[in-house]
Amino acid sequence: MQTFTPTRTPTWVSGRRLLEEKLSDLHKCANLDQIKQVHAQILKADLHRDLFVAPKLIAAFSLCRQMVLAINAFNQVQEPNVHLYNTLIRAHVQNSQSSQAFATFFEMQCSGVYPDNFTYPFLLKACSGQSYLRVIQMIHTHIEKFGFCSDIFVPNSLIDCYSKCGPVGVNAARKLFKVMGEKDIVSWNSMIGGLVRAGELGEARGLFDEMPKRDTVSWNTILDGYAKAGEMNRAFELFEKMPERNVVSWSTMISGYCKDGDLDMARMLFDKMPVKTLVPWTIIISGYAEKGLANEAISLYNKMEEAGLKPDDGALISILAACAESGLLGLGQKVHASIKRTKYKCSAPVSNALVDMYAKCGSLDEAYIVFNGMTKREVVSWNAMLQGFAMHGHGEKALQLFSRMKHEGFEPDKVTLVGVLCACTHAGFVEEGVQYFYTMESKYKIVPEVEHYGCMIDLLGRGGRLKEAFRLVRSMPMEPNAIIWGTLLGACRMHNDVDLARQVVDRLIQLEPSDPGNFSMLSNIYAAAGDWDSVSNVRLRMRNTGIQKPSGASSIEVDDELHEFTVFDRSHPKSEKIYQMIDRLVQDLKQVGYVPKAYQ
DNA sequence: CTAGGGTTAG
Repeated sequence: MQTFTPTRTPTWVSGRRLLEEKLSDLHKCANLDQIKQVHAQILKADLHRDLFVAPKLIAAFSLCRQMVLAINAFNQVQEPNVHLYNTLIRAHVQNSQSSQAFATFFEMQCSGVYPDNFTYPFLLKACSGQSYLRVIQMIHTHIEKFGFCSDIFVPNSLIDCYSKCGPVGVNAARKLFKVMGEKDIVSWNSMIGGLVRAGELGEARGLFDEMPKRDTVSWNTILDGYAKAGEMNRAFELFEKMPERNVVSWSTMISGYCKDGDLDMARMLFDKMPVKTLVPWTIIISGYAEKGLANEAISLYNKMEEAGLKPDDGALISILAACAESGLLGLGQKVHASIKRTKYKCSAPVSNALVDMYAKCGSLDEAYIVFNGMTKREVVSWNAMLQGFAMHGHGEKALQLFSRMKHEGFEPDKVTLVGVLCACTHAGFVEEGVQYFYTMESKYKIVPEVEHYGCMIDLLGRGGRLKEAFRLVRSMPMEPNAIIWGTLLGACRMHNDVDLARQVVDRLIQLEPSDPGNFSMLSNIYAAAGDWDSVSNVRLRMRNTGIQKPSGASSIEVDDELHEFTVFDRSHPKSEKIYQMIDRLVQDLKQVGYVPKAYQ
């Protein structure tokens, strides 16, 4: 009997090698057209079912954010092995689709394919930053059951994920870190990073001093700990002492000084740093914007573009958020203009930031234009727009938007309901608000949280239903916080209920003993009741504890410049004229029936 | 593993 022995490599093998090579090249350049071309060749050679070709195809599609095509490539293979599953899981994680990653993981288990050393780190990466504590615990149990801890990458990922899940997670990370036999520099860095996030600065510093070897990441982590705690002197000390500084070290310092309000120092470091990437530019621009220094922020934004740097989504969102916070409509519009100039379409998160910025700056028309121009709206988009209408007293429009949102098939979330209740408050729709509050659980499956109670207390309180508001506070399933009592106090003040106000303010001082506003509120209440002994008592207490009330300031932006003024402010060159104008306005208001509100 | 990142009641 004759046996057939091939004398030369069959053509499909050489063809396959060629394609594989082409695929691994494509992996680097992420060009969808080229991948599609190679894909066609693969189909022609009938290699799409191959267990070595398919993963490369999945990875290439994933890089181009073509998950539909990637999943399709996956489905071509009859019996996927663990490598193929891992590739798909990683693809989902890379495209920030964590739930899809988990679905693939469960599908893999159902098919009887066992996970390996690579599977868990990918899954953990999907958990990282998501606070999926339960899922992480489940993965952890799996790992212990299958004994994959031999690879240091696995416990390191676990420590990182755990330490991003709040106090409970940090505890789990601590425990794991303690029992780990061998630790590398990443294990230490992850643990220290977790402690810094948890605000355990002392413990973090202890570990930092204890670690056998430190790299720049270690230094940056502890630097950030001090910067976030506002201890800039200590941070600077370390910054000067550290053996090597990279962009992250400089950026951490700049960010710290910006948050500390020391923009001169931030700017000095920014000018001095040798390599400026997009992130430090973003930090310094947002820093100026947050402080209301529009001119400086705009000029830096221009300089950044001149330097050839294109803001990414993160930069745009960050700067727009800063504009929203301090009401810098001018800068916000400039950023919007530059987006329109350079981008055909912007992503949903950037549009959301634009809507929020315009809404918070009071330009509802522009907010609504951006909102209506969006092709892919998210619940957040609706929330930002709704909040904008609500905040500026357009309760009717806010509620109309709410109906439209439901009509277009969006599920309201807890933030939406805050917006709806807020809209009812500002438009004076007390009964409607009460209705929404008591039906939100049955209609939308949203259990009222402390924010919703806050809205309700504001709604009832402003409507003069103080007793009801107080009853609601006492019936709350959670502990009322300072905002709740503050809201109730505001209502007491509005309706001159001194007795209730006195009770409320006591609770408020228990919760916020160092807030000067509470003390001056208390003294105002006593003054209104004519209880002058108590007034001087409060003043004395304030002086003894060293509490000082900073005077409140208002601000307005005119021609890209922020003007700030306080009560009895005479610092403006035209203050004579300004006060004349105010007097005239008050006269006019009194004529139409306005009565100034004050305790004394 | 470290720097900037959207909606939340006064």
